[in-house]
Amino acid sequence: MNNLKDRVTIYEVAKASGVSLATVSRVINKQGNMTEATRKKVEDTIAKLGYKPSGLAQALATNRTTTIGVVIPSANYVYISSVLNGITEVAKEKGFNLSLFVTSHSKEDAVRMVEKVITSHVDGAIIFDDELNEEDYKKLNSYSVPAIVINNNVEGDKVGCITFGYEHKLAEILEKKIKTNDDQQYVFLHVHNCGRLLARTEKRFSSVCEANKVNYKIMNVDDSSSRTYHDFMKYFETHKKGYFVAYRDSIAAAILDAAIDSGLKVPEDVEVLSLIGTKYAKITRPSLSSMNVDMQDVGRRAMYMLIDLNKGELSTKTYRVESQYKKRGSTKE
Amino acid sequence: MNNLKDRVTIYEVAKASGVSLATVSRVINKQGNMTEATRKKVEDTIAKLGYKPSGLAQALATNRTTTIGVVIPSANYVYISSVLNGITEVAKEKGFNLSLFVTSHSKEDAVRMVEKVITSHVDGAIIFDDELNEEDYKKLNSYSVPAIVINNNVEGDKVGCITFGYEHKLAEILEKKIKTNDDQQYVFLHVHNCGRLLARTEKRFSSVCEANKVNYKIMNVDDSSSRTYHDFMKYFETHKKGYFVAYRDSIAAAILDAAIDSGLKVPEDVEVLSLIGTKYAKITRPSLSSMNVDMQDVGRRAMYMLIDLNKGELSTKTYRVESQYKKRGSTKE
DNA sequence: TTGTAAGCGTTATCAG
DNA sequence: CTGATAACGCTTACAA
Repeated sequence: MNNLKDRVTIYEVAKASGVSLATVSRVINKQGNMTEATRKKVEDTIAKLGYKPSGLAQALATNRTTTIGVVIPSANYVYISSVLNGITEVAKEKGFNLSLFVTSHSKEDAVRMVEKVITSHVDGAIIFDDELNEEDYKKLNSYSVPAIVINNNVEGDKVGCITFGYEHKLAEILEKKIKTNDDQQYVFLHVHNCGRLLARTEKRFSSVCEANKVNYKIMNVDDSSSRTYHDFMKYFETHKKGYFVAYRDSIAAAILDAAIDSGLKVPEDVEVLSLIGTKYAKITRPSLSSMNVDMQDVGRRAMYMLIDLNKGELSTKTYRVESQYKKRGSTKE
Repeated sequence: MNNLKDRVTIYEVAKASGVSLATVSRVINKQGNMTEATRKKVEDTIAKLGYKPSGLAQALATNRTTTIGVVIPSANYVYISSVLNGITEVAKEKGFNLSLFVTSHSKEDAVRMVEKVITSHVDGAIIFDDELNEEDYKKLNSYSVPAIVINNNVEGDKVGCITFGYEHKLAEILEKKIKTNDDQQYVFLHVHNCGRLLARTEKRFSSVCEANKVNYKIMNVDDSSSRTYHDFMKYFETHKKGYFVAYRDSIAAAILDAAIDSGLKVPEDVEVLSLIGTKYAKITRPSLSSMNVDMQDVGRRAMYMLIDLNKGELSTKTYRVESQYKKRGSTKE
């Protein structure tokens, strides 16, 4: 792996153009005044030698990496990719590099990734992970790495956050639905180990159902659409109706398709609501009613907040995004 | 942004535990022999002071970053996220960090990102981008950064690649279809600026159609499913059939849905084939026939190849993945 | 087993 | 306008 042996250094550039290190450094940083002649001379030899400054050495000397650490549970979900995409957009615009740390939904990994973020010397971190708790963020802080936490309500000296409001909207939708006196069975699809967002929403679901004394249940499903599809093909052999709340499109779609493929009518018999809607909510028939948060915008905003935080200019450290309900074909209301 | 001022250094650890820098270094690298006593002493003060080695300084001293640079066109497509996910999986397993560089489908950006990869001092790069050409990879090589290129057939001293075979399979499918003598109009959906993969496939599509003298055309569509849906709702007012080849699921789904919402029968009147199938091909009704490559596996394999390449143990530098045709409900054959 | 000191490739502070 | 030279935080021969 010793593949950097023959890197051209600033020293060689200096020698080749007959100036000192310092001068070359000034040229590549476009700072200080110098003769047009020497600048030209240096720039030419830089081009000739194909010199590229070592980001490592620069970072060490300046104590600044212009790198942001991004912690996510996985790259494999559309809503997470959207956040990531928003982050990359602003990062590019503002000239930051990105270091990616994936926790695979495991607490142990998450903690290890936080350690890595610290040793990575990043200028800041954006953390979109459900496993970490306040203590972990504080730790980041104690190593002076400013952070924006997505989907967890924490604030600190150098910690800001962006939270989503799904619960409130869900309660609203449910209550409206319940008021129709439609004799439905309300079902929340529980996915094991899928984080706080889902847990919070589930809790709210239960409390609304209980408060209104309606028939409800929590069902465990696998976090795989094809598995869920098969499970529900079986389920619909004996159950002919239900109002199902699923946490993302592909799970919701699996139920929708299973219902239809079992000869049930959607939304007349079976209704399905997708919690975290993406563009894929629109491609099913009927299309999926869903709750929407513009995740790409969340990513963008996280970056902007982080930059402000670093400058000490972040006045409001908590930003809350309320989800929008998009009623489509999979629900009556 | 000077947020690393008060970082605890190895020097402070050394002083606090009454040993030299070298000893502390040995402890954190678990190398060399030493008294159990001194090791314990050092480890204790490391814990007490909350010392974390600076990855930067380590990298500079060892000339090794244990970081892999990943270049992708965007984080916003499912098939790209899948590759990314495969990469992260192996990276974690093998202890590599990831630096992410997004080119936004622009040649200019792509070149800039390659520069960044070089200055980043990464131990290797995985490049999944359609804009770059052989010359750009050579450049990476000349800076001694080994690379695995996805979706472009290049080989070099320290360059390996993984290529996909869509064209061949598509030709096979088309020819089989054409042999049925079904009087279809064959339509390839051209998306502007969507890279070599699509261009190659389109070319093959045309040549097969021409060779068999069938009625075909290339249509421009927008790389947005809702836009495409609207365009095709209009299109199907005057066109009542067609065999459509779209390059990814959401575009294919848009056409499928537009056909159905226009009262046409799929696959009787309209047939749709999705080139780069993902799990979302299964959620439409009818489900989308698609060509599949396990993108996550491609990501994993790229990492393994890169690791081997670095060790000089990569015997076969080109790996080709043939796509599988999954016939589902959106096509007759 | 442990310490000393010379790098790693930059930046930045001084003088000149 | 330019050149020495001391950091930056760590690794690693080489000595002791």
